[in-house]
Amino acid sequence: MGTQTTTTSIAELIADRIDSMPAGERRAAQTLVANYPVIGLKTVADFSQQAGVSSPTILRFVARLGFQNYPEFQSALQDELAAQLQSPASRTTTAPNRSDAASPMIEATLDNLRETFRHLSDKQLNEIAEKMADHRGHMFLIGGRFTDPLARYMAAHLAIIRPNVFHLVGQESMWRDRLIDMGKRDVLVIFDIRRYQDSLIRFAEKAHQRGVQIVLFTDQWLSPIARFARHVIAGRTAVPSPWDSSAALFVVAETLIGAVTRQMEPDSARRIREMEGLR
Amino acid sequence: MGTQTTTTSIAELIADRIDSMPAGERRAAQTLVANYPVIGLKTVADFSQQAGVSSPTILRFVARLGFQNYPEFQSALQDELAAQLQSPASRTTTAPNRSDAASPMIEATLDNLRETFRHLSDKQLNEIAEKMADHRGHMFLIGGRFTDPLARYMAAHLAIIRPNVFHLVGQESMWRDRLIDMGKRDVLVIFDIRRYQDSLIRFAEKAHQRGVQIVLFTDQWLSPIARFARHVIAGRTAVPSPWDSSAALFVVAETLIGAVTRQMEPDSARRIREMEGLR
DNA sequence: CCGGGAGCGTATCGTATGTTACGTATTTTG
DNA sequence: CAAAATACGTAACATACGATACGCTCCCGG
Repeated sequence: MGTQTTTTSIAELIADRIDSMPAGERRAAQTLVANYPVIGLKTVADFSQQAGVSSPTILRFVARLGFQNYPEFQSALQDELAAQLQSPASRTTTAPNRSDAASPMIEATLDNLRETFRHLSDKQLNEIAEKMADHRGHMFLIGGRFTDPLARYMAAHLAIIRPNVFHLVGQESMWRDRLIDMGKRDVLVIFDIRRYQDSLIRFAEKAHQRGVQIVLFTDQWLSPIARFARHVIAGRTAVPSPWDSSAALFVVAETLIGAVTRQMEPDSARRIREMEGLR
Repeated sequence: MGTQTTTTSIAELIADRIDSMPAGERRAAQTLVANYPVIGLKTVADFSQQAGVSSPTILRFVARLGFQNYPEFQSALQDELAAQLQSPASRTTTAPNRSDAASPMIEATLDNLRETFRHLSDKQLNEIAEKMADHRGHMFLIGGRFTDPLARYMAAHLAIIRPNVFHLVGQESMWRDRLIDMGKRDVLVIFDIRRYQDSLIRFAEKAHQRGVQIVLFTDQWLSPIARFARHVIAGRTAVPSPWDSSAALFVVAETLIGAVTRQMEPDSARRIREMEGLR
């Protein structure tokens, strides 16, 4: 998490030192800021050609910026880029200048939501919804220490519109015994964000071996369970808080609940009415 | 610049073909989409390690996408990135919506979040957080049919940073028996959105009579429990779906979790460390 | 139960890439 | 104006990177 510190960006670093640079290196610097940062991600040869200088000049340039070698310089650029792409700078906010802690939190959450859905194609969502709507097989849901409530939330809704939905609770040994009932037609929905739980990984592996289709809700670093998953949903979790946020995954879950419900019309409507009658 | 990239972005290309991919390459695809595009700019070794597959699998993956070799793939990513960074307007990306419902859903959720927080003063949040941080009394959490997972989620976090946090589960008669332990110093957090549950209302009233401080999470039409509540949080729930959305309440819950944690520093930090030691 | 094929990883290879040494050009300074 | 120091490019070098050949494993069909 600490990576976002006041470590001056490379662009600033260049602005600081560009005056004390010799002519060739200055041209390199100008070329870099003009095509920031893509040109710096290419090879030294490309960079040097674009700047109209020689390769060693490029290397001396990055050395002057304080990097040991060219790959280290590139890694720094990539990290910076990654950080930048993750929080697409919500600058439109009308009057966010309140001096408290709620605003950054909500802003970050909004960014997380946007970013999560940006990486999630409608096609993928529909496919997952389709699989979840297929009630020939059983459907199991489970989550980790903090994410199990999400599994529970999803199960509470899906259990209403389709049969054979089970939320796995209790001890690890309890779920494992349910494995005996799982097979190729079944779907297992797992919520697992870091720190990833060994128990879930073991369980996912065993389920996978039995041919169960796994849908994984995880964070952007991907739980090891992604290895066994048929579908992976990667949500952004970073917020200015000691805890990770599951809000993005929650919203994806709600979206899927809605999609599955719609896909099962008019079956689901009839089922709901029938259920009302049983009260 | 002869190589104007293929008109379709690489992300779309992946979405198209991910289904016809073998397991290993699919993992590569998922990893790339989750960390798009930075991981693709690193070396094959880095990429393969992050995805948990071998280098040749990565190369087969990029070959399947239609690239002759890895550098060509990287160049395409770089070009795409350059184009994207130059025209910040075209950030909306990828989702040319068909009759599909994902986009309206996420848009509505974003609106709900903004509206909810617009009507929620920082002062109010801070007061609630303060009350929740006061661990002289006990803290009880409970929710309705669909919202109880939210209570559970909140309890899972708060129970870590302060003592005496209890999530009320099971049958109505079970909670009622806990009333005997509740008094003026205690806090009861209730989640109740329509259709409001009679059992919760009855419970809230009895708790109120005993002087318990009630914090209510409800929808914009306000559960009858608001009558007994010391603090009321009204979240927007309307979305284009057969179900109501609890996302806004979820985010408020996360915000409060963060605020309470911050307010209890350094106590909470010490408590967490201590807890780690017990594992 | 037994072939056949596809998928994947290990190990090896060739090469593109970053690096460095050195000589020439250019600027600086006494 | 001369001499030295700094800057820069050319060319040779070494390494790390991407590419490929090969064999094992797993899954499917006969």
